[in-house]
Amino acid sequence: MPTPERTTLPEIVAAGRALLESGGLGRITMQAVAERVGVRAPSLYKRVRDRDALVLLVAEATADDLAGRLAASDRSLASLARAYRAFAHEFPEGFRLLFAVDGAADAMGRAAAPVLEAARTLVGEERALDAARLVTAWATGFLNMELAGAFRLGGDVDEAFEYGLERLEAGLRG
Amino acid sequence: MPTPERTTLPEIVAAGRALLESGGLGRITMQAVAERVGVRAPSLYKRVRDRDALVLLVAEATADDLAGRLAASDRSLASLARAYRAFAHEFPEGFRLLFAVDGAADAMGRAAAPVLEAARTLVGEERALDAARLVTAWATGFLNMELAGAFRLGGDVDEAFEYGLERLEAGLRG
DNA sequence: ACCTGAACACCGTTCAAGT
DNA sequence: ACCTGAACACCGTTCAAGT
Repeated sequence: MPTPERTTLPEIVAAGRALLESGGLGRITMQAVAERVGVRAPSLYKRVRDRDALVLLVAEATADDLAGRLAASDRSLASLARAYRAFAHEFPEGFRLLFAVDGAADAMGRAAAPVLEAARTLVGEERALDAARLVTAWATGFLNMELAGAFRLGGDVDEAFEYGLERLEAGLRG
Repeated sequence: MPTPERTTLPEIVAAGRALLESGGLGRITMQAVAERVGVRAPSLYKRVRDRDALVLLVAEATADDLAGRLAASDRSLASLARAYRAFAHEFPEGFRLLFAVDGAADAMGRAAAPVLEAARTLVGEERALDAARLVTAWATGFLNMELAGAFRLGGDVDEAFEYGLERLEAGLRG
């Protein structure tokens, strides 16, 4: 006699994302996720191989979410950078996870496609990849440091971001 | 009757760093650290409040180590960036930890002092802080992505690093 | 076909008892 | 004064038994 399904994979991943933002990766326990979707921990193993696989799914869902935000911007380098930063502020733990978990690089590569295109129109085909890496690395590092509380020597952080963006574009125009 | 000390805090931190590099943060267990220094896990609590405190000590020791490398370079922006990258390649897990653990930002701020000075000589007092943040963010993000395996669209990664450094300096000179 | 309680291994942490 | 075995809480994971 079949039992009706009491939860779904998307529900489980959404529960994982919510727990993640509520206090970091340590909050994603199989028991906490199970409770949130109304099931017992062992039942999760019907839909997910193990906790690592679940964490990777959470990272990938976060990257796909980011990809949507970037694609929905006007796709200029400045807008892409600002959308990236807004996303990191909205999901700080999700943002951290994107670089903390092995295997999320693929999904991040997909999300970064508009950056490559914006770089191409700015510096041409020849140096597009290097230029995209320059801008992406800067923004990622900036957000990493901002979220880690590394900007404590004073100064306006918003202004530092805009300054960086401006100098970067100047440097790329050469 | 006093018992002779069988280990020391520096020994414990060194064991933590070695375990960290052997396979990531998950390798730092109280039992593994204790075994490495020749003691039982409960004894570690004589020298360390708890696991989180030990992990923070590991991060701080790593940041101090990095500070020494940076200070020993010729302190030009390019040399600082290359020394930073060499350090991240030597201690990839330690590098990741620097931005993953809460409380390590202070020690990182100390390590970054030479970057601020190099930025000052390049762009002047007024914009020194913003410029230092630009370069530090770029290098940190680049290494983060490099270590996460995010550079998979081909292209020479060493060359991308040098390209970024060059464009960054060009942008800062205005 | 999915769900669950029970069980096991492992880890962080405390503490009374040893020397 | 430091060290330890024993104990407890908590977590990931497996599995036989339920429906």
